[in-house]
This record gives sequence, C-alpha cells and structure tokens, in this order.
Amino acid sequence: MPDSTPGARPTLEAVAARAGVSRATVSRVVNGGAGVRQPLVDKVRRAVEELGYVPNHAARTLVTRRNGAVAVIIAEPEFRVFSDPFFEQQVRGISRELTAHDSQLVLLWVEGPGDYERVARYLAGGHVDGALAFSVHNDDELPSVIHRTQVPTVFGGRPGWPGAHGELAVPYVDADNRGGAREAVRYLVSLGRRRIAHIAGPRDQTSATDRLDGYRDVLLDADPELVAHGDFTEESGARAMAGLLERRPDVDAVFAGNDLMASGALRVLRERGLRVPRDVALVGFDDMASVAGTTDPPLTTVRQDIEGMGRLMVRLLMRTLNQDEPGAGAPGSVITPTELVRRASA
Amino acid sequence: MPDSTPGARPTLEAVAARAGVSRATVSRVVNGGAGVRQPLVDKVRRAVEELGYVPNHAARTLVTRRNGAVAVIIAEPEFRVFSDPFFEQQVRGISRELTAHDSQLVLLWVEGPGDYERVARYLAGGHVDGALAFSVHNDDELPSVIHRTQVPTVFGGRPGWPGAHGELAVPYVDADNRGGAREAVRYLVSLGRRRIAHIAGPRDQTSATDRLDGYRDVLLDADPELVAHGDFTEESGARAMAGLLERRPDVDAVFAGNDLMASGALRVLRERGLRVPRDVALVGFDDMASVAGTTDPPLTTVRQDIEGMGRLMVRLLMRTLNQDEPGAGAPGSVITPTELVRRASA
DNA sequence: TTGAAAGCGCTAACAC
DNA sequence: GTGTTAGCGCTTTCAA
Repeated sequence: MPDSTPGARPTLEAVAARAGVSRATVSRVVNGGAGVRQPLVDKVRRAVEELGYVPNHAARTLVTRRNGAVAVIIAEPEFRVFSDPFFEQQVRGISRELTAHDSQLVLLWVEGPGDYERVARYLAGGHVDGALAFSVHNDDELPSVIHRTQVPTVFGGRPGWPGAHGELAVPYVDADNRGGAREAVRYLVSLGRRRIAHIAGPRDQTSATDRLDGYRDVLLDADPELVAHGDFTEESGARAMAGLLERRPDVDAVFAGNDLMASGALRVLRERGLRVPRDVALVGFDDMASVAGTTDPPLTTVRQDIEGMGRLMVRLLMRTLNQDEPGAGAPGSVITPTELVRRASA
Repeated sequence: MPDSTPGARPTLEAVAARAGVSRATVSRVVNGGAGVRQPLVDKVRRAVEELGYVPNHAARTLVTRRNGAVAVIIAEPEFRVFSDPFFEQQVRGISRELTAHDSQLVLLWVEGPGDYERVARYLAGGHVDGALAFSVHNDDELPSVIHRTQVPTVFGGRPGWPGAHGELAVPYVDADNRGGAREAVRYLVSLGRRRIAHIAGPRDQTSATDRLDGYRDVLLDADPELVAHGDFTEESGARAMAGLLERRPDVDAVFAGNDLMASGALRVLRERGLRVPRDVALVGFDDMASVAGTTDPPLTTVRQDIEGMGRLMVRLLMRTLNQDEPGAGAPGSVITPTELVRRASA
C-alpha cells in the first residue's frame, strides 16, 4: 500500500532514494525510460509501484510549460446549449480525443458578456495549452477576446465575424455545409421536383448561410419567394412552412436548413393534408438521430459527422501546439464531408 | 501594450524591477495588498498593468498546494446523461458556484470501467482540489476508486452502495425525496383519493427507493398491487400504468416517481379514456419544465431545486477543503427541501 | 548511461 | 512595512 505518511504524497526524491538512483534517472523512467538501462528501469518502476508515486502536475508544468489541459469554451447566448444533442456529440468527440492525447478538458461556461473578462484572465494565466471554442453569432465578442490572450484556439464552425478572413482569421473545423446543401438540392432535382423551397436558418450563422448558398448554387434562378427563414427550432420551421405554403401553394419540395426545422415543416404539411413525399418531398440537414429517425416518415437528410468534427478540432489544436516551436506555417482549417442519407421523406 | 518580448510572459521579477520593489512586495499586492503602504501598492499596480502581468498558475500551485480547480466526474453508464435536463441544471449550478469561488471546472467524462484508472491517476496527480461526482447505480465502482485517491469529494444524490454508511461514507447533497413523496401522497389523500398507486423508479437508485419509502410512510397498508416499477423513462411510465390498470382498474390516483414516467402514465390514461384528474389524479416528481409544464393537463408535481443542489455541492466541498487544516468534524451531508407544485393534474 | 546542479515562477518565513 | 531567502517537485543541461 502507498504511503507511510498519509497526506504527504511521495515525491521523485522518495522514489530515487528507494530505488537507489538519482532523481534524474527516476524522471527519465517516469517519462518513458529512454536511455536508461533495463535493470535500472525495473528497479525504478518497482519503487514507483511500491510508493504509489504519481508525478506532481504543477511542478512538471512549471518547467515544461505544458499543462496537459485544454479549455472548451461554451458560450450560451441562446439557451439550452448544453442539452443540445449536437453539442453533446461534439463535446463527446472532443473529450475522447483529448483523452487519447492525455489532456484534460476544462470547461469554461460563458453565460454573458460579463464572463468574458474571467475567461480572458484564465486563458492568459497559462492554465491551458490551448482552447476550443464554437462559432456562434457573428457579432459575438468572444473571438477577439480569445485572440488577445494569444492562446492557440480552434473554432468549431466557420467563423463569420468581421475580419474572419483577416487579422482575426482562425483555424476551424466545419462540415461542408455548402456542398451538402448542393447535394440535397440536386437530389430533389433528380427526383423531378421543380418548385424546390428552402427553409434557411439564422442570417448571422455561417452554417445557415452556407447551406443557403449551396441551395442557390444549384437553383441559380430560384424564385426568392421559395426561400423562408427560421431560427433552427422546430417551431420556426413550422412557421416558415406555413408562410411558404401561403406564398407558393404549388411547392413540391422543401430543403430545410436542419432536421428540427424539417420536422416542424413536416408537421404543417401533414396538417394541411399534404402527403410527404408524394406531394412534397422533404430533406433535412444534420441527421440528428433523435429527430430524423423518429419522424413519420423518417427524414431524408444530410449527415455530418459531428463527433468526428469534435475529434478533428482537438487534432488540429494539437498540431498547432506541436508546431509552435518549429516555425512552420499555420495549420489550415478543415472541412469535413457530408453524406446524403436517403430515408422516406424524399 | 503588454510586452516587449512577445511569447515570454512577464514574471513577478519583471514587475518588481519595474516598480522598484522586491518580489515579495509584488506578491503581496497581487494577492490583495494587505500590509503594503498605499503608494507602493499603486506603483506595483501600475507596473502590473503596464507589463500585462498575469501570475503563473503552476508556480503558485506548486507552493500553495491549491489548484483553483475542481473535477466534475460524469459517469455515463446509461446513455444520454449529458443531454439530460436534470443534469444540465445541476452542472449549471456547479459552474456558477465554482466561478463565484474562483475555481475552474475540469470535466472528467467516464465512459466505461476502463476509464476509472485514468480518473484515479488524474485525481491522485493533484490536479484538482476536490471532486464532485454523482451517485448512480449502487454497484458502481466509482466511489471506491475515488475513495482510494483521498481527494475530497462531494456526491450528488444519496449514495446507496454497500458501505455507504460505513467506511465508504461520503458527504452528499440530495433533495428530500422521501419527504417530498410523503407530501405528494398526503395531498392525494386529502383530495379524497383512496386507491393511490405508485410508479417507482429503478430499485438500485436511492432517489427512486426513497420516494417509494415516502409513499409507504403514508400508505402503511397499501396493496402491493398498487406499486409498479419503471426506469424513469416516459415509455416505462406508460408500461407501468398499463400494468397497473390491468391489476387494479379501480385506481383513482397515481404518484409517479418522476415527471417523465408521469407523462407516460398520462398518455396511457387518456388512451383508455380516463380523465385526469377527474377519474385519476396524477402527481409527478422533479418539476422538469420541459415535461411538467407541457403536458395536457400540466402536471402537479414535487419540485426540487436542482441548480441549488449543484451550488450546494460546491459549497460543501469548499467547506471541506477549508476545514482540512483546522481539524474540525466532517462536514455532514445536506438534504434540500422539496415543494409541492399544484397544477391541473391533481 | 548516470548523476549533480541549476533553475521554472511563485509564496512564506524570517530578518531588518 | 519591506526585503532576503529558502524552497515547492520537477526537468534538463552539463559533466563524469
């Protein structure tokens, strides 16, 4: 069992004494054991085991300047960010990949502008090696706050704030929203649909505008009346659908900006006695299992690998951290592919 | 602007030089400034400002043995723990209170038994001052793993594992499940109901068994047929209700172990043409806004202050940490009161 | 290959 | 009040 003086953790020194070697040797063994002869390695390992030695993190950080920790900054301007399944999947991916890199996840929960200073102080304090943040609304101050701290940061979602291409450019991971949207719309076209509407998300989120752009890429001459706007909620999708039906009762297909709005649209379509996909074909975006799989009919939708995006954010950050020393070029952003999943709604 | 040698953060030393004082004085000022004459304080403050000095956390931790960080251990044996609204509220409370105590939240996400070793290593490494964990199933290994690390820990929910009263006793925060249940059942009795059923949660979770105990406290001679078991999901509530109706079609009230099961029960009651509350009065537990407020009719239920429980967990932990030095008695657990919220279902 | 020794940046006695 | 000094526990040259 561990320790003779409970409360006092054994130090390197103690292990060295027990193993009859120097602190330096113990340190080498603890850090992989390269360049130490086998018998000594064994001896040290045994001492570590017997004493229940665990390296002191602060001491190590002090000299290596590595924290083994990454901040995940969650800004919550909206509401239930945390319980958002999208978010959960992304954080899960982040958590898993961080674990694989022996790093810890420090959660920085920002509830309002007043929290920015706290976050800035924390980042500047060198508690973490880097940060992961999410691109929310374009007028958010967070990016510039983070930028000032000089802490390497990777964003989730393509940033759309002013200067995102210039001095405030940051590496990010995003799905190919525009390409995915194009594929969805092309598919509806291939089905023979001709009056294809789009229910777009908020104008200040790139995930929404990119999808709208993809829609327009394919339907260059689309009637502006065929585009409605929602805010990614089920309710807004229903409202948008109702408006669409009023303006263009002849609509024969709808590409919704996400699954939630698609499910709202579906509800309205059925209320009006329109059959899906017979009368109106419907395609969503996200492939959120809790939505797309449970509607009636199940949604045809564009899948993005959300957990994978979380993992990629971590990998990108780690690459940034490791190349900091060898003055290499900035590690570009990455766009992950999407995939059209055909179910019954189109 | 901060710094002449970008990349190299200014140290205490640099501030001292600039202000023309010793490191000790700077340290005093940075830590509150007690016992330093005003003019010097001002001079130091100015130097700190000019240099953009931020204390190095690792160096500070190394000597104070305080991390300013607390681990939140989320075990996920079930499934969507993270997106559970109950959980979100509790973590929100924790996050807020931690911020108030100038502490950070380090998220330890346990996905399976294989992760225990990692968690143990992390805790033993002295990365955090304490930990917060949640009491899940009684056969979980987590408590003993945590116990071995000797890291002060507060649990959310009354632990029910073997030894929870003995060597594995831990401070915890929980709602008064038993008292809340009693109040709910007494209320149904006061309404004149005589055949009051209970849909209980899992037998290996104390929140469920405590509520069942509360039910039995009031209905000492209740027919065992009036008790059904579910697993806290909507679906299981529906199943339990169906079974109940089959055994005792004369049931005139149901106290469900949580709102989700109540909503499942409500669905079945309506399908069978039974009116709520006229034919069967229904009471839930939790007062989960997304459930209790949206059913038709809205649920009468027992409210617990979930966010408050999260905050209390932190306060309890902080008290433990601060009393570590003055050998005071262990800081007991705390039970928070519940409140019956009357809506339309009973 | 191994050991000795010099710090990493800070706090906390202890002197002055 | 303020400064001097001795570490906190570890990694990392540099010598041997």
